[in-house]
Amino acid sequence: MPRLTDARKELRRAQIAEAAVRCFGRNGLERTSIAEITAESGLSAGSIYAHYRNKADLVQAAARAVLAKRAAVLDEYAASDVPPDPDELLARLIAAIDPAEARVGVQTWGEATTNPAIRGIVVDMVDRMRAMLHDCVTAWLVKVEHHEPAEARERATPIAHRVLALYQAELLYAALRAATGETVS
Amino acid sequence: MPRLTDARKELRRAQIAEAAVRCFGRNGLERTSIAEITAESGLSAGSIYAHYRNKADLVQAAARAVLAKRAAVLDEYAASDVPPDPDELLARLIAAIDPAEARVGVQTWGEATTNPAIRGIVVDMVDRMRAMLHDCVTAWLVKVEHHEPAEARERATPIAHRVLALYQAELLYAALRAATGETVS
DNA sequence: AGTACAACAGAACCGTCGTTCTTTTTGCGC
DNA sequence: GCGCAAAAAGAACGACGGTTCTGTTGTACT
Repeated sequence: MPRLTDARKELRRAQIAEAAVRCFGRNGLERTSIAEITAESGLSAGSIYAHYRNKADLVQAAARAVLAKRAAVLDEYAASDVPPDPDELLARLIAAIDPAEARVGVQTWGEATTNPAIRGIVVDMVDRMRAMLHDCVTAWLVKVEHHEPAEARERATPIAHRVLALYQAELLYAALRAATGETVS
Repeated sequence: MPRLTDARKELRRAQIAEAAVRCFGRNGLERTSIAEITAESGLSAGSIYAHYRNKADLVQAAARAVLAKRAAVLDEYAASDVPPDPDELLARLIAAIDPAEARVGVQTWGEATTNPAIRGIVVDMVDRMRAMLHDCVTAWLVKVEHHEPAEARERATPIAHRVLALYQAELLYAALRAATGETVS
């Protein structure tokens, strides 16, 4: 077959990345072998290497996918015209946590400490999330608490910082709670 | 030599574990080979296996060492007779963060998501830290804010939870900031 | 419909790394 | 001191896993 149409190609990439995420969630970033990913995706090693240069490339794609998905959840609330107050915002974010993806998310944190490429991705996503939370909180301060926009932006900073921190901690707990066996302690 | 005296043996174990922590901080839990640890510790592979059953065993020892060290910092404040208020407590904990150990700490979180043994160690340490923070906050509520002990204990729970979460998030940031190259961004 | 060329399968390769085995050294009890 | 048995060194082993290579297949253009 000549090169797949772009849509199909992207579909395959996604198929592989999703299989990889499932494997990573089960066995960790480094412990999952290409063999496992081939089994999970139903494809072969050769095929995977037609879509990703190497395993590191695939890990990056998986990390991006997981982190982006979490950022997307936040994006909804950022655009909402009835902004929730910080406590409510945090509660909703926590409620939206998916245990399997939380595991991979925490794994990316660990990987980021030594892998510059992953570190860049993680730092980027954290910054984006902080910015979005800042927008959320600012909107709430302006629309519900009737602050001046300028003052609201300033006041929003530490609040957003804390919401993010609490959310990340909860993500860690979710990842620890739902360790490999899925046992809900 | 017949078995080393217990003190010497424990010293060797510590020497190896400390070298391992340095390596882990540089290259990650799984990416550090036994060869690197031998180079860092000045010992040989055979010697390491005389003190640790296998690499997993050594990783556990390193994880325990790092997490225990952080718990120890907290222990000081728990016993203090002039308990700091929660904000001050948090600030001091953050100030006591060592970048290199933060990296290994975050790595253990990632590892805990798939490695039951490490998970047990991490969950244990988190629980211990939460309990100690609870004691700290309770002491502050009783001694400084003059609450009734019973009520103080109850009120301390959510506060301790938040202090812990904020501390853990800050640990993550420290680990990300001081990535491998030690570049202070 | 036919062709051409990339996607795909899967076996084979090669390097790496954890572990073990052998030999040498050395600290401790008698 | 002497000897013994454990610890240390370091080479060798074996397995595993990422990557590549060789066909084969099938899809997208003409």
